Amino acid sequence: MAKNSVSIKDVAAAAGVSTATVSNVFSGKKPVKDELAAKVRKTADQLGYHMNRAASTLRSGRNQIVAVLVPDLADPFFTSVIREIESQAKQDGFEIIVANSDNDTENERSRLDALLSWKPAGLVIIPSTDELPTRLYDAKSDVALVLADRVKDMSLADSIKIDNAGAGAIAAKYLCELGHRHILIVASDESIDPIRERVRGAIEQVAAFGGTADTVTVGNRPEAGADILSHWMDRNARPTAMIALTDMTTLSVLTCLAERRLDVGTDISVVGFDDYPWMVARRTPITAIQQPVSQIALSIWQRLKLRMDGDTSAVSAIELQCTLKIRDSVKPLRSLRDKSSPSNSDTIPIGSDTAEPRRKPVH
Amino acid sequence: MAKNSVSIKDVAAAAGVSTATVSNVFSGKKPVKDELAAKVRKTADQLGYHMNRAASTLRSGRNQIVAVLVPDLADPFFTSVIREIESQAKQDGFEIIVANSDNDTENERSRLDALLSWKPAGLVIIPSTDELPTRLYDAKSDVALVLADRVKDMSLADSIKIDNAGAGAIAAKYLCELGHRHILIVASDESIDPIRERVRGAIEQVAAFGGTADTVTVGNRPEAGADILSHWMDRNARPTAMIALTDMTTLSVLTCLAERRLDVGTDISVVGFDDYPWMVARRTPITAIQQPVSQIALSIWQRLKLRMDGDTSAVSAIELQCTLKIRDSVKPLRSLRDKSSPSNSDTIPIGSDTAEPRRKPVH
DNA sequence: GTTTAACAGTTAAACGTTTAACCGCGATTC
DNA sequence: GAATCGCGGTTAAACGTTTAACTGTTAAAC
Repeated sequence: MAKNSVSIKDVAAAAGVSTATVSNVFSGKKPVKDELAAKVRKTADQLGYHMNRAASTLRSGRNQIVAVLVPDLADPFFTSVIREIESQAKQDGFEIIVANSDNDTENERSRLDALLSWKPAGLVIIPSTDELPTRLYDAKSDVALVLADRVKDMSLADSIKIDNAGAGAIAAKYLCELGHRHILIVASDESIDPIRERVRGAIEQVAAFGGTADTVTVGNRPEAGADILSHWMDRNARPTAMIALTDMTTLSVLTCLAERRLDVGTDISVVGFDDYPWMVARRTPITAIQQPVSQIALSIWQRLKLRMDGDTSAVSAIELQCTLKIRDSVKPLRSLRDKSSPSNSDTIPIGSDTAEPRRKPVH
Repeated sequence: MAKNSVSIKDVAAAAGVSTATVSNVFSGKKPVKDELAAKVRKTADQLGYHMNRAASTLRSGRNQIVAVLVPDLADPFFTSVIREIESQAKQDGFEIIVANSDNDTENERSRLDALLSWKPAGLVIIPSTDELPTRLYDAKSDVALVLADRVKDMSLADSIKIDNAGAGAIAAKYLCELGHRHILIVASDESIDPIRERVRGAIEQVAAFGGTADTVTVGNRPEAGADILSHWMDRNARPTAMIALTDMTTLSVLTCLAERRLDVGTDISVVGFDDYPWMVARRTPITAIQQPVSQIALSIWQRLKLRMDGDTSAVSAIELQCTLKIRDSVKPLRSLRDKSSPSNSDTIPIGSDTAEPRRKPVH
């Protein structure tokens, strides 16, 4: 609007040099004598010069911007990843633009189009489903692309994900070792491959211990999920433990249990997902499967940066391991071998399932 | 990188029209005959044309982008605002770029510079302190600006904030009416004006009831805040109720109480801040002061849009009211007038402070 | 002492849009 | 029937950078 914008020309004129020199001073593409550079910088400061990114982008064909597309900006997992990426990006002089696909493929497609029109140097996508928009395949050549978290097809681009089956397994194993044999697995959306993997990892582990595992799918909205879960519990025998496979489902589980006045850690054991302050802001802090969030973000950025710098090696698929943060929401149903105290075991019959470890298939 | 980018020229040539016509078809600035427009659109589709935002921005001087600068991307309040803004922006064809000032003035300044170099059409800032970067005053003429949440000086630009004193008061009043007279106010950072206002609102209300209110400042990090609070409680008489004045301090309060094995709702009453799923995912759901988040975001966007559309009327300052969402974390210390049941009152002496309502100044 | 090479700086041509200024032409107005 | 207007389109000049190609000048190499 205002014509007050001072351009590289004004600076050049005021400093008595050419525009190319001013450009070089700021971009560092070509060396400029210190003395002169200082002078340019000084006059630029005096005039209040700020470079016009649009012009720079137009001419150079590259944009110091990376676009981030996530399925849900209300989900703290995604925002925590965004936060870390933003922090990395800042350090390398990039800005990030974010968009929300709202867990919807159609939306994802249109948001992607919008994002792509900015010709970002990089693109990180946390897909909302197993299928990626076809537009991505066209754009692939133009833009550095990294897929994260919800990745099924790992051949298209670099991908960063966690060992989903392992994440499910680690929780199930922990529970089984503490004597749990009747476990409910609470998934968000089984149409998403990583979730299916988590479920599979957990189920296989429970099966190996001869236990039984049920699965219930509750979606991504905590309140709605709590209702679905409650409905399930109305018509099924109460498991001794539950594993929530996402941050949102953890909330569903906890809400449902609270509504039913079931005490976490005594009436029923719970393993949650991810790591948030509210998990310890309660009488019984939640034992949870923790994703290495900052490492995920860091890996994303490093890969992206490599690609933006022109690396053309074969696509890589990084798989990160989760860890189990043990707190108090899981009760041992029998004492562990290496524990001497009998521990506070409960109404649940012990021994029968350890005496004769059956390997019957589960689900 | 790849030269495959098809420009408006290619489309114009293929469709047998001028570039201006193609531009008009897409921008709608000037009318184009339906028939011709359809043809242009079709060839554009066939060629896979996508407009180059940089060129468009450079020429027109305006950018379909709005920048959002918040103090902390880890704070769910800010991300929830961002989420709503993104959703609004999308509808109007804008993209948003986000940056994090990390609650630091210096950072805020540099992030602002970076953001401004994109020449965004709009800028929404949630300041990290009472002082705004001077650069903002220069830029003001160029860009539509809306300040939100943490706003002290309301003369610079349109601002959207909540009635902070009112927010503090509503909680204090509720507590006092239920018989609480010894209340601890847990603030995040008293160097921020809105927080001071919330404290003031609460204190004045407690004073009006003749109670005593203490204030403790715990910062924005839940774990650290819990320690500070715990330290305070080590050397002070236990209040009957606490009011947390931000989402993060709510977490601090709850964490501290959990560590001290104090039961929320029975041992001590708590009024939290904001509204998140985890607040109900617990045995005793948290009574909380709720900000009208989507209305805040909506107001921000409406104001911003107005300004982006060239409105030059005097700056406005919108103040939104909070409401108290009553759940179970507050215990009545004596029965209310309109309540017949005596309710489960406790060790705290009742009557004395109602018999002789003292108005001594607090803190 | 001439040839090369390296350095520091300049010139001017892009980059892909938007838009002010034009242009023809048929319809309206008087 | 001449003057005017509106419509639908074109032309070409910007917008503020980057960068390839060029020009001097100085130092190194033989």
